[in-house]
Amino acid sequence: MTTTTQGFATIQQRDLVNQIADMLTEALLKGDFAPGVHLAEAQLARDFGVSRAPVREAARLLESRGMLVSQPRRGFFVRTFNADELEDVYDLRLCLERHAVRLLAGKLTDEMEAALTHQLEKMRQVARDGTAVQQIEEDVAFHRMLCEFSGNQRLVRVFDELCHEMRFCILLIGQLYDDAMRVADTHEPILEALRTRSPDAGEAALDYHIGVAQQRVMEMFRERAKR
Amino acid sequence: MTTTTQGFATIQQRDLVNQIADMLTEALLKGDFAPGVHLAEAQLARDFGVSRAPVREAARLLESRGMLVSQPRRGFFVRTFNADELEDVYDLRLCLERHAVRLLAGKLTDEMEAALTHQLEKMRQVARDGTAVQQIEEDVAFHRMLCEFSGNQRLVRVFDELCHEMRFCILLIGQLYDDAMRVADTHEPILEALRTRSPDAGEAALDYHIGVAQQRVMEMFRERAKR
DNA sequence: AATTTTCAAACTGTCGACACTCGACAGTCG
DNA sequence: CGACTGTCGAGTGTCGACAGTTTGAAAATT
Repeated sequence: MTTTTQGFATIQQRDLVNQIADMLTEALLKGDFAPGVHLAEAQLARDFGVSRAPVREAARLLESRGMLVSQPRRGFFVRTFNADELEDVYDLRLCLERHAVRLLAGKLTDEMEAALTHQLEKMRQVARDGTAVQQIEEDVAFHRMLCEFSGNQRLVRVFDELCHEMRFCILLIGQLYDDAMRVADTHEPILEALRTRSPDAGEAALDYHIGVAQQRVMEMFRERAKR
Repeated sequence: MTTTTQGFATIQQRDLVNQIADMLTEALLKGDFAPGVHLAEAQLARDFGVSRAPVREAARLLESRGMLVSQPRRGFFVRTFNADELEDVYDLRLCLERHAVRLLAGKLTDEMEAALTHQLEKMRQVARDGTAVQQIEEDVAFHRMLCEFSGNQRLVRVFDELCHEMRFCILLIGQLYDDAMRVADTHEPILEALRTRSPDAGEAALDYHIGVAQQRVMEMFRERAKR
């Protein structure tokens, strides 16, 4: 890691593709583009002041993340979500995290427990004084830890993909956390079950926690869809 | 390799990228490229008789499918697998299919049952007179049906990704099915559990079935890794 | 007025070219 | 003899251009 090589560098010539992908992602999450709208390569290229090639690649990247879809000869469009798709995402997420918790219950180390406890504390902190975006990020970070500590890296990758989609939906809905502190608290039972190394209790706690979140999101989504 | 440079480009107005991606996939699965080897864009472009742009995009596509990896300024390399990664893939697959079977047990229709029964028959048929590739494909098709009938499309997408990786590994190992008929038969208990609409029995049958498959693949993989 | 046809602008898919970077090799200097 | 430096070839990142397609609206027809 920290070899004696100079500490500078490494930040300079970062790919245009990644920069563009990041900007596009941000713009999408901020809601600058309505779902279903057509993204013209040439237009974006002009906006970013680059040629179409890197824009194209960035768009492909976002497509693989499920934030854009492409149609042959027609180009890229902002991904639209319907209630069923959103439900699938949450269902799959539950499937993954259940598995993660089950694995984790059998191998939880003190370091892991400390990290999770610390993360929960962080959630409570931003629940007091933090933005909605921060609250969502810290929440996601907790769940991501569960996946990461499970030891299955492939599972983490899928979880990350799902998170992209969930963020996309959630920020598309508007705010979500009316009582962030209570939301933070509902993570406690999961951690508690892990502390006792009980897979079943962990799974049950998770079922309840994610079930509530899903119900809440779905409700707001359906309500919003009416307009 | 299959340089169809002059083979003439039928209706290539359609989508060069997908054609190239398919050819590359086939070449990878056939083992034309050793794991870890560098794929030069210009070289591939010459081989395919096209420019670098579509090759690049196809490579990005395969990267998102986990068959290639890229390093900035260095290009694309054939994905390498180690035993841990392969284990993660199988573990995740089990997680997904368990969930699928659980869901499916509660909603199995006659049509679905018929389709699964038919697929199982097909597996037995290619077990008698079919190539190893066919046997693998029909096997995968059965499991894919389980996912598809679960109703969660997002789950199917992840399953497909995993299949790509598993195929990649399996064909990299060499043959697998020494007794294809017996392998086909081990799907029967899963179907039987579904017929009785029992989630627990289905899960148990699946656990056993995939557990055996994983053990077998891992064993061969480790053995091969020694060389 | 409604519907079909025509047509031009906009856009995508693909291509060839150029600049810059990386790694290897050889030559230079201590 | 070994370490450093300059050079060269290979390869990626990016660009501008061209051809064929799609789109949307004006023009023509019923």
